[in-house]
Amino acid sequence: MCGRARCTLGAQEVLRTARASDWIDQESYQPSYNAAPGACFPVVRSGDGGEPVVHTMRWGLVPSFTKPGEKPNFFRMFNARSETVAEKASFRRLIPARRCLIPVDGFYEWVKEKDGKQPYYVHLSTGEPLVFAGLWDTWQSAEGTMHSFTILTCDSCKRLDWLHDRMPVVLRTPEAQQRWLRTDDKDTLGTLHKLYVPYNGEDLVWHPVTRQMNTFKFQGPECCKELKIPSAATFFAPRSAKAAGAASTASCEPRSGDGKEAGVGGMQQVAADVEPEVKQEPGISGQGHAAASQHVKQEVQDAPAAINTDEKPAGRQTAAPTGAAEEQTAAVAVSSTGAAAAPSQETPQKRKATDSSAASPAKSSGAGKGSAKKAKLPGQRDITSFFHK
DNA sequence: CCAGACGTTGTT
DNA sequence: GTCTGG
DNA sequence: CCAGACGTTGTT
DNA sequence: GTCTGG
Repeated sequence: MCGRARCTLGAQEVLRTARASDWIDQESYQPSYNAAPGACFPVVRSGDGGEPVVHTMRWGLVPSFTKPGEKPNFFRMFNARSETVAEKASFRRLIPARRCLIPVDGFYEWVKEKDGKQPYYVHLSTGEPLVFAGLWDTWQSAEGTMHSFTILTCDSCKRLDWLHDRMPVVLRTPEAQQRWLRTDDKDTLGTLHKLYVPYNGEDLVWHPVTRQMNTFKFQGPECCKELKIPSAATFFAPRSAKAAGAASTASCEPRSGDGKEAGVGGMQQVAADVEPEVKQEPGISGQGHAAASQHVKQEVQDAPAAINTDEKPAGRQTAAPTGAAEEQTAAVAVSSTGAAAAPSQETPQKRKATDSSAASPAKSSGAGKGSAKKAKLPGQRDITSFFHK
């Protein structure tokens, strides 16, 4: 599933990904390496004219029928099972006109180990944002209108299924993204379910990260930096080999300084060669091994061409019985951070949870932060400060 | 009719 | 809002 | 999602 | 285990 994510995307990158020119309530967006339900994300929805618009919303659907004085629970509906989304009363009503996209850098999953939970960071090796399918709603609280969203989930893809049995619905191509977003064409309503397929592209990669990020108060680039876990292979390898293998963590640079402007392009670092001949343990770090790649390629051949799967030429148009077994595959079969270049490694700055209270003029003003901490009802807190500020 | 719920995940 | 349960 | 708490009594 | 808080 998906209960924690990194979104440090800069404004340029968000708007470019969204193919939008406007961003409503941009001030409320604070880039975060460790964002949980309740936090603000850039969301792409359809504007009045059908054009894509970016709109800052909170993660964790707070339905419109929530009473004005009620305390919002961002953790109750932060995910929506794609298999049942069309049946559930809370989600069904949103499908016709409240579909949205959520671009993020990546997300986190935890694996239970003997000594605790080990977090992994999952992202695209291409540096592109991962785009999730979601639904949004508005809630009229006592203090004002709040926008929130939920992320659709589906079965995990083969590459990730050792990690978890659920994953967010990733819309990999612009075509799939547009298909999900456009609300003018009623004909697509009946085919939306075709987008609910596990994304299994080779460019979906992962690596273990520090357990310090388990608590979302821990912020900063350290959250998604690759954690080196000594494996038998590296432990016994000669020094030289270790040094070579140590290069890989690139994707944890800030996308931009303040979320206003995209800094260093995030589209580079595409590995030149695709040679996953080195068998990797799934748990260590991410590109999957040779066998897995073979498997993926095989599926590309077998999978019917779906809108959310990049049109792979020779795809046999078999009559996919249920369609349930289909999996998306990558457009760009580039991958491997393995031996690829690793852009400078930012100095891991030691920080405590300070940046969550940073600037963000937003509309937060009302009661001082510490004031109504225990209040059962929202009292007179500002709409933008339920927490996280 | 009214009242009450409306969700996901993970669990050996 | 909309569905289920009584 | 993870982290952290989880209680009672009596008190004008 | 289960609930609350972030």
